Amino acid sequence: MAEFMGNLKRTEYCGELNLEKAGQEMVVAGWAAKQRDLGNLIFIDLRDRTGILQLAFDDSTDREVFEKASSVRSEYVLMAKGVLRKREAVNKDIPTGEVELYVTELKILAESETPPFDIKDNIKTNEELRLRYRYLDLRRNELQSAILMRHRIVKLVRDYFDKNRFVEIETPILIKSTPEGARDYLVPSRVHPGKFYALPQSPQLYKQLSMLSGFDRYMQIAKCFRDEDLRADRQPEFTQIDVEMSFVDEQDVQDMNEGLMKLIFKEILGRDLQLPLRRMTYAEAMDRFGSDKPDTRFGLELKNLSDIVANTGFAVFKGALEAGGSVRAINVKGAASVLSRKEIDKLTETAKLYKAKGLAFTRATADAHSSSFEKFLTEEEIKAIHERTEFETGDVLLVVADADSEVVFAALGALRLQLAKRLDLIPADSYDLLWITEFPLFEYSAEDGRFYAKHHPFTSPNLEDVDKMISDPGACRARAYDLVLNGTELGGGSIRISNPELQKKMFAALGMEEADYTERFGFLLEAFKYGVPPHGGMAYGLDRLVMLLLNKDSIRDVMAFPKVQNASELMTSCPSEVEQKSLDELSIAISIKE
RNA sequence: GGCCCGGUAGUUCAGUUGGUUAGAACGCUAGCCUGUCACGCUAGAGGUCGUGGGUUCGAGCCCCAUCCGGGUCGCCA
Repeated sequence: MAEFMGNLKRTEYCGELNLEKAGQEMVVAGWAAKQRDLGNLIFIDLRDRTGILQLAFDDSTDREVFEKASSVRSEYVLMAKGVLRKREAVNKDIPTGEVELYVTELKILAESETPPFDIKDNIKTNEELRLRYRYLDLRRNELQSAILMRHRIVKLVRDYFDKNRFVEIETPILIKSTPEGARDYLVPSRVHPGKFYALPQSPQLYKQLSMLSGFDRYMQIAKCFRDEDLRADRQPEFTQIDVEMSFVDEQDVQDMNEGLMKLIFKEILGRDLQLPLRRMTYAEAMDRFGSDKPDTRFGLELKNLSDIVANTGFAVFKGALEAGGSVRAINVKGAASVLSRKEIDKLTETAKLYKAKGLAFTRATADAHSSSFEKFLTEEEIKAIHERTEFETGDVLLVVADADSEVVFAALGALRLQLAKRLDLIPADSYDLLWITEFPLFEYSAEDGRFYAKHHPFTSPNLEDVDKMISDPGACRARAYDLVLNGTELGGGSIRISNPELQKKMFAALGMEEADYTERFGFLLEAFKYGVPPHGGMAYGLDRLVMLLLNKDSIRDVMAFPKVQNASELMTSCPSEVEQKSLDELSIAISIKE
C-alpha cells in the first residue's frame, strides 16, 4: 500500500552525493531503478533526475523497514531517510559509487506495475512503444539529459539576447490564415461561424510590426505549426528562436547571431568557434556541392563539365545541354577498389530517385578501365574531363546530365552525401558552421507555372536586382541568408522590405492582384504608411539545433512529446474525433472524401 | 500521393525447403542467499506469430488486402 510522505522533506538529489557528505543524515526521493535482494542484505538503486544513489538495508535495519525494502519492485516511488556512508565495495562506474544511504526510514509513495520496457539507456525497444509510454521513456537518462540540455540552451539564448537589449514579445497563436507556402493548421471560430484562425507557421509579420512599433530588437522562443508531412528532422509543431532587429543590414544580423552560436558552442560543447563564420553564396554552394545546405566537412565536390562537352556527339549530354541543362561530375577518389559495379548500380538507383535519367560512370582499376560513356566521346573530351576532375587510376567518376540543372544538383548532391557515409569520409565529432548568402529571390514552380518567393514575400531583393523583379524574376537575388551546420539548415533570415512601393512590387511579381494582396496583407501595407524602420532578422529551428549539438539522428530525441510520421501522437491518441455537439457549435459538417 | 524497410512471449531477437508440442536471452513470479551493483542459485508462469482473406493434406514461413511504426521522394513561402 502506498504511503504519504508524512513529515519527511527531501533534502538532497541522488546524483550529487559523494564522500563529502558522508556521515550526514538526509532524505532522498525518486524511483526504484533496481532492487537487489541478497537475503539479509538488500540494495536499491534510487533514481532521480540527477542520477542514481544506492540505498542499503541489512540485518541491523529495523525489521519493518527491511520488509518494506524487500517488497520494493522496479519503478516504485520511494522516499528514504538515512545516513550517507562510505561503501564497503566501491562502484567506479557511477558518480555516487563511493557512497550509499543506510536507510532508517522508508516510505513507499507509490507502487508500480512492471513497466512495458526497461527504464535504462541503450535500450533497443522500438520507438512506437516508447512513444506510447513517453512518460516512462522520459525517465531514461538519455532523454532526460537531452531535455535538460535543451533547457540550458534556451536559457543561454534568452540571456544572450537580453544582454544585447532584445525584448521577448509573445505573438498570437490564433492568427489570420495567409496561405503562401506551407499548409496552415486551421482553427474554427465559434463566434464567427464559417471563419477560421490559422496557427502561425512563424511569427513573421508580428515581429516585423513590432519593429515598426519601435521595439528595435525582438526575440521569442516561438512555437510554430506547419501542416506538412514529417521527416526525421521535421515535426508539424516545432520551436523557433525568432529574432528581428531594426536599423541593420545583413552583416549586423549575422554578427549578432554568430555571437550566439559562439556562446552556445562554448557553453554546451566546450568548443571555440572562430568568428566570423565562413560565407558562401548560394550559387557557389550549388555549383560545388549541389546543395543550398552543403555539408563541407568532406570533399567529393561537383565539377561542371558542360563547357567541355558543349559540342559533343553523345546524345545524352548533347540533349541535356541543348535543353538548357548541364553535365556535372563527382570524382570519388580511390573508390574503384571499394565500389563494385553492383554498388554503382545502387548509386544509379539513388540518382533516379532524384529524377536523374541515369548515372554515367568511369571506373579505373590497375587492370581495367571501364566507362559507360567514354566510348561516345572524343579523345580530347575525355582528356579534358579527366583533367578537370583530376581523374586517375583507382578513381570512380560519376556523371549526371539533365535538361534541368536542378536535377543534376539534387542527384549529385544526394550521391555526395550517400558516398560520404558509405566511405566514412565525415570526420567524427566535427562541426561545420557557415552562412549561405545571396539566395534567389524567387523559385519557379513548373506545376503552377509561376514564381514563388523562395524565402517569403517580405524578403528584400538585392538592390541592384530590383529592376529585374518583373522582367527577369529568375535572376533576382535576395538579401537572404541561411545558417548551415553539418549539412542541415539551422536557420535562415533576411533583410525585409521596408518600402511600401517595393512591397507592392513584390506582390505583383508573385502574380498577386492588388485586391488579392490587399485582402491578405493590407494591414501590413497600411502599417508601412506610418514609418517603418529598415529591419531584418533570423529564425532558427531550436529542435534541430539541439539535435545537432547532441548528435542525435531524430528531432524526436530532443522533444518531450513528439508526434509520429502520420502527425498523430501515440500517447494521447490525437488527433481524435469530437462530439457532434462541438461540431454543431462550430457550424462544421464533416465530409470525408473516399 | 509514390517508393523502400519492419511487425513472432512483457522486451530484444532466432525460427532451415511450407511439416510433430513455435525457441533463446533479458524481464516477471516464487523459494534460497550478508557486499551486490548485468548479484547468484533453483523452480515456474508467460504466445490470437499485427489483422482479415486465400493457396495447401498442412502456413510464423507462400499470395492478396489492410492496420501500425520507421526512412525517403513529392511537399516543407
